[in-house]
Amino acid sequence: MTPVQLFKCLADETRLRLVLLMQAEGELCVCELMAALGESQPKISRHLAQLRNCGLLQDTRRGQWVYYNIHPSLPGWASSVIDSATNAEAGRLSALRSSLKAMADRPVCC
Amino acid sequence: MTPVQLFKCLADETRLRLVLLMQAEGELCVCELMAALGESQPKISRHLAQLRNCGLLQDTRRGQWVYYNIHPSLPGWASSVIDSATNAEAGRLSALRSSLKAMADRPVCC
DNA sequence: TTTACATATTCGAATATCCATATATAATGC
DNA sequence: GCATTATATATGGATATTCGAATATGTAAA
Repeated sequence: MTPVQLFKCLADETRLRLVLLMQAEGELCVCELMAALGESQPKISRHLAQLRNCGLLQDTRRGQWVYYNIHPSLPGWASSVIDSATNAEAGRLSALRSSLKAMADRPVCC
Repeated sequence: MTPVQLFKCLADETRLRLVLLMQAEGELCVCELMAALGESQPKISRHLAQLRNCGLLQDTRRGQWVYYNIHPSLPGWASSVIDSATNAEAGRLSALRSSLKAMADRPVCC
């Protein structure tokens, strides 16, 4: 993962919000991410696939749900970049977390 | 300047190299940046204009030369992002600095 | 095995990005 | 003024990105 690759990943509102939310909340499934961001399923899924292909995310299937989280072996400089964005987006991030909390019927799985 | 705007700026090899080199060396003029990166004048100039329009760079004309540097009032989170990229690109950055040092007839101005 | 739910992928259109080439502007020196 | 050097911008083509809509896959439960 090069810096340019990471910056391309984060240079899109949807992908940045996905990454910041997972950084704050830990692993989340696709339907939780859809609810928190208020975006369509194909849109979320497409961006998640892109982030996974770059090595930024890890995915795990549990039953019918697929959980994504920040890849645990991300290099330190990449984590620092995400942390800096978290600081800059503190307000919008807490709004995302509220939307997630407000989601009805969050899957409780495994 | 939002995080997505910054990441778009840094999501291109040429622009990232420009920013890292100026972060390391302080202000540089267009011809120095051309020599260090080995890229054409219009290409360098176009990317510099883009970085200036985003608020990432500041420019000053001194005689026939235009000097660019990292904008002094860049928010802290943005500087941190650039620092993280500097850490990740240490090798390529020092190569850039060598090319700059090897440039003949660097303008000594004002 | 049929149905329902969760997620992934394909397709085509709209838009954005990047480049090389050519040309324009701006400052300096004669 | 005219020539030279430094920098900026306009144009058009190639490629990449993003999206919505439609469809495919995968899992579980009836």
